[in-house]
Amino acid sequence: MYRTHTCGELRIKDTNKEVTLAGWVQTVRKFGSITFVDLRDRYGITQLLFGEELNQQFDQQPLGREFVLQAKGTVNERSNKNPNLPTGDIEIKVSSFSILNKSVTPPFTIQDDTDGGDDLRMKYRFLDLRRNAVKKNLELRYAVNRSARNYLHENHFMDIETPFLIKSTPEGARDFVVPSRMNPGQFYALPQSPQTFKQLLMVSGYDRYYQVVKCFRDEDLRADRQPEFTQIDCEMSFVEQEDILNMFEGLIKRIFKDVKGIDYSEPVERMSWDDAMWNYGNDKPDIRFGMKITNLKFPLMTFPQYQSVLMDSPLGGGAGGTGFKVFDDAETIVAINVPHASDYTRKQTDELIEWVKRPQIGMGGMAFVKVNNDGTYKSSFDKFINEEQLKTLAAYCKAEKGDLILILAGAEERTRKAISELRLEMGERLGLRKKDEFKLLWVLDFPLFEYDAESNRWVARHHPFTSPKPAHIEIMINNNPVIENAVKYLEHPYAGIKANAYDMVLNGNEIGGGSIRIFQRELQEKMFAALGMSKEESLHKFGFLLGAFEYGAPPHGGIAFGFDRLCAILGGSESIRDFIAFPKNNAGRDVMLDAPSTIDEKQLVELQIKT
RNA sequence: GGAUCGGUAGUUCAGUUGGUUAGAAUGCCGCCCUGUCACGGCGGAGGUCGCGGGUUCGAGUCCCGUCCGGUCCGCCA
Repeated sequence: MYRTHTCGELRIKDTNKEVTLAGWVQTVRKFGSITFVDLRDRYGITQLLFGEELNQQFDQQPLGREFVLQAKGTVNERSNKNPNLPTGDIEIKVSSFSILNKSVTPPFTIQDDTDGGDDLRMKYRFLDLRRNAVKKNLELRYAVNRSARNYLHENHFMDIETPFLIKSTPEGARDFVVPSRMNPGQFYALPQSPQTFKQLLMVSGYDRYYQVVKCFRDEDLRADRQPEFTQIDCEMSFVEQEDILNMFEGLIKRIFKDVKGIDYSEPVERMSWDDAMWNYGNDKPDIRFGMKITNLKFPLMTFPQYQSVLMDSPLGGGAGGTGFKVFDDAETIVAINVPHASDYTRKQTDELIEWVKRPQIGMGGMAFVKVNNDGTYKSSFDKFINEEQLKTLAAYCKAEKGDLILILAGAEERTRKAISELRLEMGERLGLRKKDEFKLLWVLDFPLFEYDAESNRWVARHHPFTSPKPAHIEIMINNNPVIENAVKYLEHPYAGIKANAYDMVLNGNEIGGGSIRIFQRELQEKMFAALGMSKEESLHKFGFLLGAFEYGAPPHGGIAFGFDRLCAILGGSESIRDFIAFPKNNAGRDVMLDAPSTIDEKQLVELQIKT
């Protein structure tokens, strides 16, 4: 037997027990004739004490860090206890030991505060995984996994595996493809999600399905995006949107409870996509703090429901020109109030202006109004505006004494995105995005379509199986998808069609999304047509699904959660790599394996990629 | 496809307007030490300054190219 106990379990009550431990040498502290060794395994650290006789053996065979050691001995109470260690009251007085394996000196220290950089840690990921910090992340991941499975199992969801070698359907993300040796010149694709399979399972009557499943997308990466990632993929039959929202906010609340000990008892807030864009400039707003956008000017066709707002705005439809060209020429003018920031210095405002001018934000500049504590106003465009107008503007923005109003003006899409980024940045700077606070949000009623300027056509915003709002089905049936040009797309009837689609947002991150699906063949065909797919094309790509819909497809819908991202947020990290045992770098490389790599000529020939 | 930051000892970093033999900490090796737990003390080894080219009397430092890594934009139904 290699061990009787782990390195994390012995306590003062075990004193005088004869035990055998096995693990890795964390540190060696030598004192002439005695030696202390911290022995580490997955469960903790236990101190070993080597007396005089054993100590001499180290002269022939020195102990190094990360040696694998087996030690037999007696549990003793320590004379000097270490309160920082759960096992700190005891030590093992070693009677015999055996070096099970040696180790070369590791390239970085195996400690919580390692001296290794990211690159090196990834190259030696198997060593990095020995570190507490990484281990804790993987433990959290496992806890989330168990919690989700338990909840879904209790609610009669059934885990059904779906294939990884499937058919390529170049809609949405780029597919990873796999050549087929037995079918020369033909390729499988790895699934971007098990979407069509779970819908087919609904047709088959497995009315509650789930899978914790790998998905693959061949797109450029980010700190929170990997080419292969894991989803908690779910689908239900005989449900309406409301049923899905209830079931899956239950899932997330259960995970909060099990993993973080948080009772998230209040109902999850809900917001339409329109309101999210209007108030936050973003379809995944962080609602841990306010600082909502004030819309001073905007294209009416984007927000037709806010016509009266536009007329009332001091810079909008009803107002004359200010003489300030930046405002007068702008399609959109938006502002946020930064509380208690009116004392910003010139240097600080200049720095913020530089911040919005960075290429990633891409604004030409930024205007601001200081609402001073003494009731006076100071703006960056004073020569175009008088005190009275500033007062009106400040009141319209609901600014209070001591606030700093930041104003961006420009083209609708870019400006709204920029103000959204600026809001998050200011929230960050003011410490309003607290790591230990968790705020959930459902964003509802997404647009069904999105206009793609590059290919000059409509594409599915979520995916082509998403059902339109019942009231909007008529529009799809009665209108031709063809658009004449990029400017007119906003006026096209399709622009206003909303979907039975929903995203779950946690602290400004999309953690899950789904929809009520189309389940009638006719509507699905109409959808494919709207996306510019010919009848032959849609049959070729999705004939199996259209066919299945003719055999009694039940109404159904579902959702998929980004498992890695959820874990990262719960673990308080920006990067999902910390929560994946063997992640890839930002170029999609596994630096440990050095993959991808070239393959043998012989393999290429076999696959008929080369002759 | 684009922007931006970085690459100097095993590791993490410093290195001034271009100027003598490129430093620190930690790790590693050796000696000393019976109560340490970030042990301590003394000593030592360790560098193609990512790579290639250029400017210069002289390049870690400036310029061009390239490779690698981080972050972001585009992209990610």
